[in-house]
Amino acid sequence: MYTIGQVSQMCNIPVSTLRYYDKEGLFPHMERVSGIRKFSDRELETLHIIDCLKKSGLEIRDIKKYMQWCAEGSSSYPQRRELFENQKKAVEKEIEHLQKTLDMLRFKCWYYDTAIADGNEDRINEMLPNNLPVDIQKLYDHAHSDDED
Amino acid sequence: MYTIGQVSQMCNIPVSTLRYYDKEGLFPHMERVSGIRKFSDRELETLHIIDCLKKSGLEIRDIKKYMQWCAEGSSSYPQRRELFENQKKAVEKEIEHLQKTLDMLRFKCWYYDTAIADGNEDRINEMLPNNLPVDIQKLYDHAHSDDED
DNA sequence: TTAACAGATAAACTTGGCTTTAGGTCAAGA
DNA sequence: TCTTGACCTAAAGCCAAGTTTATCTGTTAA
Repeated sequence: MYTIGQVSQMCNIPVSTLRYYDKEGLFPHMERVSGIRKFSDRELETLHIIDCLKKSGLEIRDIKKYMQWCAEGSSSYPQRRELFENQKKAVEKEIEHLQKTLDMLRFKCWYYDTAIADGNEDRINEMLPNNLPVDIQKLYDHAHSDDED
Repeated sequence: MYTIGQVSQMCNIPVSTLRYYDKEGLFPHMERVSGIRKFSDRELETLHIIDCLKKSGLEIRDIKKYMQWCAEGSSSYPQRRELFENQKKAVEKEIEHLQKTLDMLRFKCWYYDTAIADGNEDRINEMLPNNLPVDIQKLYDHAHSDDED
């Protein structure tokens, strides 16, 4: 069992944030001893899941809904399974978007390397948009491709 | 040349957002004809870069700073190059984090598949935290590993 | 000529996720 | 005893990134 201050240090999360999560109902099983919160390993694992679901794009209120499903027992397995499936798809899609973003950034690094070497952007502008070096063209084209959702 | 409404449709961005970006100084070269904004291909490419920098985690004010650097000419090539280099690193790191998030989500999908098949979580809890099926253990361990920054 | 649009502005509002503030309880050490 | 520090609550505040609202202008179509 840990106090809120210990959890804050261990997990590197402000005390105010932990209290906020608690107020929002993200630790439905947390015990209290004369008013003082007692975090157990269960709550530490919950913090892991909160972090995961947050990064996957879920809002606090939806994380709360998940916690409530957990409290409902085995009847909510299907909903919970579906939630994770959906968030998995969302994160896969976001990683794809970020790969495209990355290719734009890589292109821009090449762009400025070249501009610095040349002292201007004239040569690059002559190559744009279709006569870039093969590898760079790939980055550029990927970065400028549309997503068909 | 395009009106704000045309750009909004083409790029699927609300008119209000385009005006907001303009107000924040993200289109320093945009022309106006008797008060009406005229978006050119330059502004469309700028929208691409705004999108890229936003996704990489940059705030509007920093994107504005970049636009100002562009207006300063070749003397700011090094700063611009450094900006893209930094954002590239930031996105690479974020993709790594998301890969870990993804492994947690995959683990949870397996978890609930198993719980649904068993009707309860007893068997899973016996396997936790170190006796999961090999492939699943990998997901679990990766998802629960600490980042040493 | 009048109504409907598309464009414009300034300023207020919204949202989510915290953080800060103000005020209070309780236990331990000087 | 008194003060320090960790805990508590409720409520207000903050911030970024838009969005909405109220009001105005100019063009076209019936």
